[in-house]
Amino acid sequence: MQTLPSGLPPLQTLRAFTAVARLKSFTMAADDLAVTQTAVSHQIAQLEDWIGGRLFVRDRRGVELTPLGQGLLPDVVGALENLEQALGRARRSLGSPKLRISTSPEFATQWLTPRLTGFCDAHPEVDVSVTVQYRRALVVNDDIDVAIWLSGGMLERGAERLTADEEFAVCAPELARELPRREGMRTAPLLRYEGARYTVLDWRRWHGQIYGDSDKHDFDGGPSYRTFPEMLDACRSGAGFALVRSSLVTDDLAAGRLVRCFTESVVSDLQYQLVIMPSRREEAQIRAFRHWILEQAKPAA
Amino acid sequence: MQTLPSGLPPLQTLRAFTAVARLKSFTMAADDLAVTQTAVSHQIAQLEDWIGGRLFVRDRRGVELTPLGQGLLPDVVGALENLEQALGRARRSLGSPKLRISTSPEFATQWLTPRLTGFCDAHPEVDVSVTVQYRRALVVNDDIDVAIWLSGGMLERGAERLTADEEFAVCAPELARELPRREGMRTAPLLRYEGARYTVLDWRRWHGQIYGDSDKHDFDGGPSYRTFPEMLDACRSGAGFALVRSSLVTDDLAAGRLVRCFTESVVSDLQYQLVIMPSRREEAQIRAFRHWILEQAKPAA
DNA sequence: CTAATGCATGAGGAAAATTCATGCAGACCT
DNA sequence: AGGTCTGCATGAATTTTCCTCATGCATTAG
Repeated sequence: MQTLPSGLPPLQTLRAFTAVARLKSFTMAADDLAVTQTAVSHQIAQLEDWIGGRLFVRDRRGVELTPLGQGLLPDVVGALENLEQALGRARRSLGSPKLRISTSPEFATQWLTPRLTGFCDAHPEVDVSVTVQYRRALVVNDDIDVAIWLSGGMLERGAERLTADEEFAVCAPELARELPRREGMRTAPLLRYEGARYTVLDWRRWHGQIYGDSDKHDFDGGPSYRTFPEMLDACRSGAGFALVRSSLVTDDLAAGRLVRCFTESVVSDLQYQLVIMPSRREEAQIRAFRHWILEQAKPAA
Repeated sequence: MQTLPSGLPPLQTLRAFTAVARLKSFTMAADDLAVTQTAVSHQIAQLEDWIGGRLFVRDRRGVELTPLGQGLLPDVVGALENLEQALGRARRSLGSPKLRISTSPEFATQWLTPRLTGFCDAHPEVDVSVTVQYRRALVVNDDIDVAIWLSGGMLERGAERLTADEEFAVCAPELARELPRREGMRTAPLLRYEGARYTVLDWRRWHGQIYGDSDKHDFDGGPSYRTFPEMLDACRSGAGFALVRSSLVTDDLAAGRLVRCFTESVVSDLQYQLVIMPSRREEAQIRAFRHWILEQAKPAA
């Protein structure tokens, strides 16, 4: 008969086998492999069942290889080492993969940076760098692999939408308690930042879109900050109201550092988009990043 | 940085790699490995991600190895072949495992044989044979690996109980409908079989244990059969009542071929026990059989 | 005799692999 | 050209596998 259930047993059982043979102990091998003793016991039992005979003699103070195990060990160790060398060589031949990201200050600070550690943990071999630019580089140049920028429609060929933003006003929680009504808007300053023209977070326009009465009010004169993060920092301290897009304050809202002042909001016609250099699209670290960031963006979509 | 997420990628991805390289097609490789094309696609993608570069160029009419893949293939094929040879040698050195079971005719017919196909399917490499004996061999001899016999207490060192039998009376369903009352017992014959003395399925004793009035009735004179299976066959045909132990009729009761005539039953002081030759206890096929049969016996326990 | 060490066992849950359903692109065929 | 077919990719859902937790048993040391 001698039917083979399969050509090879699970790889993990072989690694357990070599570890136990080397350390002469299930418990120490388990420690070496960073699993529990239970797992090693199961794996050795599984390999022994697969082969059809005992590989170790279990007795007091550790374990010893049977003749069967002694015959098997050198070949298994050798084959696994060959595999590791060959695969390691193939991997190293590609060099350390790099991932260079370009984005705006507000997106980097409010969205990307807090989440990026997750990607770095999952892909420690990738050398990640983030470049912050105040104005979008019209062409994704050779120093950049992927770019994330706010734009309307699909400007770049192959760009992918990351967010589905609304625009609304936020303030510090204390300010919301003191000035709960719409009229409060005129008793506390309206914060603004210099990028506002480009990113179209403009109080007058926003108010007009909702109430149609933008002419009646004065929207000028509040403090102005150089960047969105600076403005938001002031806002958190209670300096006034800030007009934001939703994807930039999800963390602040969740943590209670900021609250929405009014229920009114405008669906933004600008969205953050992921732009990948077409020639780099197939590289593994870039495919991984794309997969990761689309996943991250999902709940906000 | 170049931190390695793990020493080796999953073994299946390597087998997929060699299969695709050999057959120059994901679909054919999938067929070769007896999985779906989807699985191969995922596995190759996983290996490519692990390595960090493409191994195949996908285009019209099949796939081709990249230089990276070409460099990797010989080493991987070689290492896997070495592993397979070493493990195959170890396995063959043990010879084709045999499992010789000795038991009684009634247990073989009524319990073991119908279930044994399950074990044979799960362990096609094991050469199973069942030896039926009318009297128990007092010593499990060299031609036998395991024995299953009815006995009281733990007669053999290391014997394990398989059943928790009760003794009760059964008959064909028609007979039960016609003679539903206890008095019916005297209008239809009480079947017996020659082994009854040894296995203690004796009408007089059974009746006495329940009612204490065994002297008042006549329990002799029914038809006698040479073996339990023969008697049970007659019983199924409506020939009369049979006194049985529960584990031997579970299938017949479940299928409705037999029914219990009375609710009265006696807990048997004899149980089927599994006896394993101590010197063979560690052999894989015997451990597998022990595990299997204890599992099978559980619901009846 | 009791405690401590080391492996085994089985159930339960977490993680991984596979499949299902579907999409997309190029090649071949009228 | 347009349709159809072949071949690989993708994402969700499922199945399977693997690991861990809790516990048991045997041996040895104190």
